[in-house]
Amino acid sequence: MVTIKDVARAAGVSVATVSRVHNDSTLVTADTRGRVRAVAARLGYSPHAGARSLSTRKTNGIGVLLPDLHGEFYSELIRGIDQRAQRHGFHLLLASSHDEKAAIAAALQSMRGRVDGLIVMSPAPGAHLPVRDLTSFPVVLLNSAAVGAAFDSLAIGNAEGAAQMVQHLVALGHRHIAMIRGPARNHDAAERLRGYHAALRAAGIAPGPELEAQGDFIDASGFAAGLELLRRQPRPTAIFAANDAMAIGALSALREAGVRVPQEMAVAGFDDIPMARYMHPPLSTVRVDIAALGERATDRLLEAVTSRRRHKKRQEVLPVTLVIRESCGGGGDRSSAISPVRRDAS
Amino acid sequence: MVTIKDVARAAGVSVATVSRVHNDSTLVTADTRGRVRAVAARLGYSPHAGARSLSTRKTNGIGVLLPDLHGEFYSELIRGIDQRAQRHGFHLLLASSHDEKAAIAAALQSMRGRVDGLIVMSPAPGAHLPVRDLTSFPVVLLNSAAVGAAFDSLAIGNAEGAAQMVQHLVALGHRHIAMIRGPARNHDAAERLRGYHAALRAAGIAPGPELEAQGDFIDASGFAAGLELLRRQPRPTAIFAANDAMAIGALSALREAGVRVPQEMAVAGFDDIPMARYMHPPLSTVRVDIAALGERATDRLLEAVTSRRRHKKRQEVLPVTLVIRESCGGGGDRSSAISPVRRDAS
DNA sequence: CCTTCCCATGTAACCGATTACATCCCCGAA
DNA sequence: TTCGGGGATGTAATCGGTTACATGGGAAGG
Repeated sequence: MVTIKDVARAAGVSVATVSRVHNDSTLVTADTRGRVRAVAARLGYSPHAGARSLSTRKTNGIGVLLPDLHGEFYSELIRGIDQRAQRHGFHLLLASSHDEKAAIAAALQSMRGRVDGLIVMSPAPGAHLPVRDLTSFPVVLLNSAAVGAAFDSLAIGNAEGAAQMVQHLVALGHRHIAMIRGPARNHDAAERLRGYHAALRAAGIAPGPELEAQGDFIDASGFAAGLELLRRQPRPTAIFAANDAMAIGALSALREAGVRVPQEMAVAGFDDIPMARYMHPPLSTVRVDIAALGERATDRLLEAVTSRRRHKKRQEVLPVTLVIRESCGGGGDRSSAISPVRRDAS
Repeated sequence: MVTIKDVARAAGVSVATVSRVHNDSTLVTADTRGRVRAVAARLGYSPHAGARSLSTRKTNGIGVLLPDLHGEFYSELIRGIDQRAQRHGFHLLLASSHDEKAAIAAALQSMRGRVDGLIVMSPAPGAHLPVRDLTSFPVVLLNSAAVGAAFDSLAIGNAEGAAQMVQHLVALGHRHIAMIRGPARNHDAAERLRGYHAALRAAGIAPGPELEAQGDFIDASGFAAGLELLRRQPRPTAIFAANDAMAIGALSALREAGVRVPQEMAVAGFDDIPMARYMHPPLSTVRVDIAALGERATDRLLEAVTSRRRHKKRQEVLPVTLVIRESCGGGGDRSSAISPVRRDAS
């Protein structure tokens, strides 16, 4: 592995000169520059990024800590982050830690000195974060329980979105609106559930366990929950899943059970993953611009990394919008010739 | 930012001792160890991973270079890689480079000295890889054009899988089998197309441009291609999409056009992304265990990283299997109301 | 009581870069 | 001719760790 010293020796200059050439310093003769470049190319030299960042004290890396990697949600999020990071010359360190506090701390550990800042999407409530370890450098929290003004954070309007969807279903005449919940200790899931409860109460309907089924954000659990809800007495007339993957699973379960959607059962999801619009029937959902969430998080983080001192921490909530397609029988529902509402992302 | 020196000073020992404590060396008294641990905890010290890897000459990182980040395929792949890497105490550096040779080289550049090895999934044929830069450390190529024995590589049975699916469609009586192609310069796409051509010829059917539509592996392009193929004369009776995302898009297009699947049009995809089985009708596809592909790639890479000298390069092809669900009207047709139009001819 | 050996600890070189500061050379001004 | 100044280059400290080697003190054996 060829180092800067090898190049220096071969070119008959000092390491400082080689370094200068590589950093486009003006303090080098065109002649020398050319010679060094040639030697470097001949030897196949490329600078050791790790060593470089040790001495410059900046890594040009950002760490991304995710709770999970299942499904299109995360690929969209990562896509948004990566795209923005790359534009600014930063690279990504990715780790998914399944929630155990120790695992998070370990991941953090391995990132210390490798990244300039962190985007953390912790599933668990704020209390579970190893806060101590996080204060040492810029952090943007994603969809995490609010931890006060201590951190920059970005969240989506979970409760609002859920409430809007429930309101919409109520407006369509539904009274028995079931919910497929997300993972127990997940903040997004909790917020969506809260919005669902609030909207029901606002409509004069009492929420209750007989209207809820447990899921874990993965399609298979939506399938199981869909089946389960069909057996409930009285049978719900609408199912609101805490995310699209589960809604899609439920859709599939209903189809197998011979229950027509939306005629016999309305279905709605949350997230608007790209695939939602291609379902049968096209899935009504709450749109979250996932890639944009990632981009925004990255922008905020890079701003914090760059400006350091004069960066002011903010808690921001990204708005969500209802996307009514056919699966809840509301708007665009005339099954044959009419095109579904299609909102083409990017 | 507290360093090893701070801890050493505060604990009244040398840096070497602190280092030993942190590396669980046996050469430290229980007493000293305890004291150092306590001081470290009090100061909130955690070692600088970058500095550490500079002196140990191992980073415990692996780089992942992907062509794109759209869709569930990549989230599954990353999931497999991350899971395996984490188990072995490695972390991930992720970069997606959209194919331009320069971008790939740049990404590689920024990884030099940050990773011990690389998993590269290049969309482009081998010639486009900056081979020179890659030979300096262990690399596993994913689904790339074979570049001889110079690299470890892992591929999936693209051509075989495509051929099998086409055979299956032929066996169901189809003669006009259209294909939605993947991106022009993508290796997987090319191989799948090759398998399709081969199987058609083997069945005595001449392939031709009138049976093919261009796509780019993203669902929206499948939608457009589906519409386009419906206008072809004669109209195909089956559509084979080069991946599931496009098949799902096509499914949606057919539904909008009022074409019944599989009665009037058989549809099949490739990849078996988790969501495929929840489509309506459930999508027949060629199963690739994507997460397993990632895991296998990681295992191979880590073996190369670990054993160094005595590691032997291999080119491996992962088998694929046909998953016949309902969208092509063949076997697994559980929905009673639907009877396949075409009976098995063989 | 004196070696000898071993083990806990310290000192300093090193990993591969960057960069402050020193040095040297060449050119123009006095 | 001499001197000052500035630009090109070199020397060495530094980033935050690891680790080979040196050192010193206590226990065991004679």
